[in-house]
Amino acid sequence: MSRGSPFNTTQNIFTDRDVFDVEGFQPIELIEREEQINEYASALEPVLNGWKPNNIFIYGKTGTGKTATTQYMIDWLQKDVEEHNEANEEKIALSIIQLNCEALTSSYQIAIELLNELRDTQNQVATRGHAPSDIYNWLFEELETIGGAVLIVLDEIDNVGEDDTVLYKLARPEVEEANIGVIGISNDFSFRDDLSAKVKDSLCEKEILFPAYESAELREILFQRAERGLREDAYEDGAIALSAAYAAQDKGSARQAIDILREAGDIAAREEAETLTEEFVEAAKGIVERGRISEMIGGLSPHGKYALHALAIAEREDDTPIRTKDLYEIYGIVCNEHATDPLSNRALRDHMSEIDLIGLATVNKQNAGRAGGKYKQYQMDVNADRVIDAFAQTDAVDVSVDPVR
DNA sequence: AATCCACAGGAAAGTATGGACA
DNA sequence: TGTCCATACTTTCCTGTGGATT
Repeated sequence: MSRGSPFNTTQNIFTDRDVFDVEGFQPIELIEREEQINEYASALEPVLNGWKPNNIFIYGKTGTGKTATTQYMIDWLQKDVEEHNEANEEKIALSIIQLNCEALTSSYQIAIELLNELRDTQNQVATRGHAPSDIYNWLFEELETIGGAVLIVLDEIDNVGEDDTVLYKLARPEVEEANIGVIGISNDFSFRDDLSAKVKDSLCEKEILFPAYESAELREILFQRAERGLREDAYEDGAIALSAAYAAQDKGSARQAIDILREAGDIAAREEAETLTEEFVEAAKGIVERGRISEMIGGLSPHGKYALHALAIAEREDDTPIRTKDLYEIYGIVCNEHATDPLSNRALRDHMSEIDLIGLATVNKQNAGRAGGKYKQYQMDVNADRVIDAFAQTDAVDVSVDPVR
C-alpha cells in the first residue's frame, strides 16, 4: 500500500500490512470459533432446503468475532446455494441484506434504512415525515417482490432503544412469498432481556454467545495473522504473547490485540528496527489506549465532554471520588470556560451515567444514613491526564482551569 | 423498629430541528 | 400554510430508597 512516499520503512517488518486491518481483512480460516460456527450452520441450514431459516441472535463484546463469523457464514451459505443451483433443477433464491445499525437509534430509522436498501436509488424514502405504518407496508411490499429466502443481518442492533417494533414486524412479517430470517448482532448482553416478550420469543429462536477471548486464543489469532502479514523472522514470539496478554487483560478483544500488534509493527518500522520486540509492544499499548480514549470521547455530546472534563480535573486535584453535587460546580466552571450556560443538575446526572456506561468512569453508590442520605460518587476509569490531553487535542479552546499559567 | 436525608432516576412536557403531504 | 410524522436534548416535577442514627 505505497502512497508514493519516499519512505520505504514499512517493508522491514510487514510483508502485508493489510492483514492487520481489522475492518477490512477477512481471514480465510476462522480459528477459535468452531463451536459458534457449528451452531450458526445448523440455524442457517434450512435455507438449503428452501425453508425459512431460524432467526438468530448473536451476543458478544466488541472484538469477539461476531461480525467476522457472520461474514464467514454468509459467504459459506452463498457458495452452497450456488453449488446447489448448478446441480439441481429447483433453484433456491437467496437474498442477503446487511445493515449496520450503529447510527440508527430507532425502529423507525432502521425500517427506513432497510427499505432504502431494497429500493433503487430513484425511489429512496426520506428519513422523516412518513407515517410508520406506511414504511412497514412498503417494506413488506419490497420483500414480497424479492421472494425466496431473505436473510436480514442487523449489526449493532442494540441501538434500537426502547421501541423494538421493527424486530417484531420482521419476526412476524405479513409476507407470503418470502422466507425471512433475521440475524441480530448485539454487544450488549442485557439487550435480550430488555426486548418485549413477544419479540423475544420469535426472534431469539437461536442464540449464540461469543465469549471474550482468552489470552491463549488471542495468541493463536495473532500468530495466524503474523504468519501472513509479517516477515518470517521479523517478530519475536514474546512480542505476540505480550500483545495477546494485554488485550486479554483488558477486554479480551481480538480487535484490540491486532491493533496493538500492528501499532508495534509500525513503531518498529519507523525506527527501522530489524525485529518486532516486546518493547515496541509496550509502546504500542499506550498509543492504542490513547486512541481508544479519544474515540470514546469523540462519541460524547458537548456537555458530556464538559462533564468528563470536570471529572478529569477533579481527579487531577485528588478530589475523587467526587459526588454529583460537587462535580456540578466544577462542571459549571468548565462550561464557563467554553462560554456555555451549564445545564441543570438533572442533565449532568444523565451525562454521568452515560460516561459510566461507556466505561470512562466508575460509579460508587454511597449511603450516609439518616442525616447523610443516598448519593453517588464518580471516579475516572482511565488516566485523567490522558483524557485532559485528548481534550487539549480535540478542542481548539484551552479549557484548563489550572491557575498557574 | 422507625425515621429521615440527599440524592437517583422515572415521567412528562418543552424546545428546536426537519420532511411529507393536502 | 397547517397538520402530521419523526429526531435529540432539555427542564420541571416528582416518587423512591438504603441504611446510619434515633
